[in-house]
Amino acid sequence: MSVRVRFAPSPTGALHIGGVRTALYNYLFARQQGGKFILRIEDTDQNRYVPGAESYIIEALRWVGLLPDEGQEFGGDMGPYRQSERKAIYKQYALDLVAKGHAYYAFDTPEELEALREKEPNYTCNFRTRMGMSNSLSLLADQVQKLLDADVPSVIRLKVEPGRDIIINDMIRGEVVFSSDEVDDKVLLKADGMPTYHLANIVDDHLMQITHVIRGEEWLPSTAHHVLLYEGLGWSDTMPRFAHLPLILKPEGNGKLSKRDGAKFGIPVFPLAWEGETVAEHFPGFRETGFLPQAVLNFIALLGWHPGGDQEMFTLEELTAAFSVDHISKGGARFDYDKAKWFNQKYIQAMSNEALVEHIRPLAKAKGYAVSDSYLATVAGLMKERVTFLPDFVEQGYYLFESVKDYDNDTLQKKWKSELTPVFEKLMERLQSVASFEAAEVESSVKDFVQEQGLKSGDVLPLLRIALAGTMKGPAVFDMAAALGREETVQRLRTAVHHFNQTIATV
RNA sequence: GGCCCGUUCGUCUAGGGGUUAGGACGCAGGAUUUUCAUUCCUGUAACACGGGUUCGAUUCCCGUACGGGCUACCA
Repeated sequence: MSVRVRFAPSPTGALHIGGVRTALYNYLFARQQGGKFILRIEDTDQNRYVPGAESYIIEALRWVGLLPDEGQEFGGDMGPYRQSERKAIYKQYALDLVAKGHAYYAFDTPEELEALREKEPNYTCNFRTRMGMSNSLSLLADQVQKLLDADVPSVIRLKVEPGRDIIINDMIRGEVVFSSDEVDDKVLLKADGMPTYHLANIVDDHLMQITHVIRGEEWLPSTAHHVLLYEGLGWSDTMPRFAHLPLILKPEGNGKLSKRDGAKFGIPVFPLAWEGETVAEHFPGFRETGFLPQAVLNFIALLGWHPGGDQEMFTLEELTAAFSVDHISKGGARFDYDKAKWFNQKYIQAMSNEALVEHIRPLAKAKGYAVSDSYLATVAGLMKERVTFLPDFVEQGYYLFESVKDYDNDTLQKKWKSELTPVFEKLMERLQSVASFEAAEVESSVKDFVQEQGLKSGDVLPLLRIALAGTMKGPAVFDMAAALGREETVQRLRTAVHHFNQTIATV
């Protein structure tokens, strides 16, 4: 039987980075096993439904390049892949369970249940309590029929038989045992006719022939219910294998990473920016921060999984080849933003100038810089060893696109003297006469000039740098000069000398 | 509270009955680069605790502590 796995998010908001990791592991497993990766939208909770969340999820998957083989927006012949559109399917299975004696109707209202919990905080619906409640087990058959006929709101609950062990063989955690005495009678079909996660999930996984369920650890406890459902429906022999992933934890402090940690630590926790209805619901994304999708993927792949060697950088293909469920760690992994940045830096460095242009072009355009692709490629080459995020190219390196805004005053104070004015005048003349304005040629010409003047490089080069870039940080001066071109270089020198003299004179 | 899951440097992790417990991020120092960064080198730092089992446990078992998840007509 060929492998089929699914990523099944709920459209209740932006897709968390942990969700992206779950998708990634599913994707890698499918690819490696020659199986299929399916996207299913679990929108059975009408109250928590958020418009736009579904398209966000799909866009996020596209951005990181984890394209489903099948699923919502991606086609396939086991659809629909949106659970709200499968509402009718679930009911028949719930009824089947009732008919077989594995489930029952319950007429207790949410208010009644809440009152019970108030009285007894540990209250739960199970074999100990159900006969004291209003349901098709405790009521007489004709009473039940009367209630049903009168359309009194009811739910269908799983009937859990006590006195046995439910054994789950988790691919990551090994054997996990739950006593059925502790497993409660979960609601399977809600009063509005919608299934709960538990029913919909099992029915869909069965119908969509899912072979492996790779999901977050928060689902481990309810897997006991799921096993019971497979049994009750008579699907035990095709029950998927389970793998429960460790959680991603906050950068600092306790608990799992949450969307609010983004604001708290000033880091993105979502792949793409999310614009909720209120300002408090606006969150930055890795994409907008200037991360390369491959870097994000590489980073999260290693958050809870490691193939064993010393390799840190993996392409998607390499991840696919190396991936193995039994190398997934059991403990939660803390979200380490410094490491994420490091990955991004490495990916930017490793990328060709031409490929970088594709990313820099829109950023330059947004700034109003009208430059050619070949110039952008030059900028990419000059800056890529010193940036962390994509926007750094046009922000840190703004002087490669427009004139200098500020001159580093410390350096000026230390290096500039008005006597240097004629020297720089001569330098400008010299630059005008350099045969070809290549970095190497400019360099030898300037260095010769410095020597002729009886000066040292340290007297002139820092000033030349300030003149061209305004800052002491940046690419090699001669590379910058070559990139800017003869005319611009001389122009900047002229402007700078004027500015230098004014600054020093007024001090 | 109950039920489950976990615990190797600050962080991500490798490893596994006898190792100088390895790598990466971070941090510190140095070399190169008359900038910044890159690159390279060096350093820093860990097997939660207590009992077993064993000739020997960080590794296996049991407890404890700590952390996490679940405990909804949410997923």
